Amino acid sequence: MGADDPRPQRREQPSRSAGRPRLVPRTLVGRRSEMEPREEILDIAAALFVDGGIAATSTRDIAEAVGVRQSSLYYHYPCGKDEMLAELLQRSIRPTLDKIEKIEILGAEADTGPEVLLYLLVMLDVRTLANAPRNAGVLTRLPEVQCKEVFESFGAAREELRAAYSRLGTQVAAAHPEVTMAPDSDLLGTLLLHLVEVVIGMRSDGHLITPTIEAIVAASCLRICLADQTSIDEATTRAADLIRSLE
Amino acid sequence: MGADDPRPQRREQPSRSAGRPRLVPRTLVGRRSEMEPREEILDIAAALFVDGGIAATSTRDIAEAVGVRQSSLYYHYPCGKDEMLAELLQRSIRPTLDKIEKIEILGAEADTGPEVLLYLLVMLDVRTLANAPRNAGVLTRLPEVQCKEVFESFGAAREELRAAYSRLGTQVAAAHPEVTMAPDSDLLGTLLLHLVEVVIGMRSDGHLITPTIEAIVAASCLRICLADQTSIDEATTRAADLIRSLE
DNA sequence: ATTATCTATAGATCTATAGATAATGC
DNA sequence: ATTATCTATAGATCTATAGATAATGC
Repeated sequence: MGADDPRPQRREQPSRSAGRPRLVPRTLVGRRSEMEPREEILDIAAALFVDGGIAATSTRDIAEAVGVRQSSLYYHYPCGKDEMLAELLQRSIRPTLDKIEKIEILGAEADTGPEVLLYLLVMLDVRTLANAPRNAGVLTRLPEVQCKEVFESFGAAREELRAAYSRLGTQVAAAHPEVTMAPDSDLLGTLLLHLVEVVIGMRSDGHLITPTIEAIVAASCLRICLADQTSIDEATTRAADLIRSLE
Repeated sequence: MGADDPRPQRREQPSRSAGRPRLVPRTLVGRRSEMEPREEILDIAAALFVDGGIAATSTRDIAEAVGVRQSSLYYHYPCGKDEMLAELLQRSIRPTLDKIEKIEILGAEADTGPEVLLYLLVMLDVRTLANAPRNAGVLTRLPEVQCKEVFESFGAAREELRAAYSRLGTQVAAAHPEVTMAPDSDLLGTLLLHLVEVVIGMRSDGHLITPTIEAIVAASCLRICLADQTSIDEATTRAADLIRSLE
């Protein structure tokens, strides 16, 4: 395909003099960011995915925001957007998953009731979502993530979290005689999971996730498991004490 | 650009004999669906948007699923995907919005407390989301919708709904002295809105929205507004009576 | 003349690869 | 030799429009 290629001009023809003066490798020029390049790309990708959508964000969009050429992204992420997304999804759920273990150890050794354990899990999960850079939790709810097989390992992680909610929620509900929660198809676990994820939407709407919201969400979770006010109050204070040992 | 165009072959070259035998206009051939074409396109677009994402669904994907040529969509939707999406968003919120009026009229004329009114609003909203074809409520939470200016009118509608939740929720909370809910930046309205939207996620996870879930969500909303158990029980039964007059 | 489809295609992307370049380290 | 960028581009889409076709209605 010669110089007289009839196809339309591409965007990229800076031709050494126009627009973009940088020829020198980026390592020598003053870096725009303190982050490692791979980290900076991920952060900017998160921001663009979260507020424009994944498929709607092109690799060129990301590259431009980073201040680098589109093709250069493939040096750090050979599999492109999918690889970035997979990493973002892992990070959005890993911290919570790690804490499940600790919580259940706590439940086995101490005289800690299931209400406290559930309250702790909710609190930690809320905090993970509240602190996720760029509100990356949004990504977990996008249709692209649900369907692609690339993200199976994320699906498994999420399932693990759901199972933990189910286990603890069922224990809380069992302690109360007026159980009417249908155990079919694990409704309770799913419900708790989604209730906690309310904070993702709240952040999208511009709200900071305050201790107040944390407490409201945690208490609501216990109430859904039919805990009475006394045990909720107790769990609230006990959890406040225990939380430091888990973070 | 002549016949020897060096560009790669396009997918569409059925050339009258291969693959797709239909030359006769669709109106004459046996229709695959009972729906009007515009309606059928919308329904299929909803399905594809919801489980693949908006930008990830091409007009060709939609056309293929409908059984029609890609360009034919533009006859029914001159503005393409954006127009379909705008219509889907309207439909996902309009029914609830219409019922807000009725509920507030009910509140003005009868001796109906705010607990009942809020319970009714939540119930109706949950049902609207539960019955939305293809779980189209998913679309309202996609980043593409939040950022595009095309969907301003949807944003306004959603804001109206949020305001209604805020109004009713504040009234419920006011009736109880232990109010600690910060009224800053309308936290309560947003929280209630997102709590109701839990049903969107539940449907995505394959759950039917049963009367049980309806009741759990509605009661949780009242509890977040600090309603006590007595008033919740009362609201539950009163709402069950009143709901028929509003649907 | 109107309605609803189709064929064909222009023009604008988007992704991913090949290969050049230049700094650094051995 | 390795690292990290760049230029250039092939090839695959995607969207939206122009214009043909055919049935129907006036």
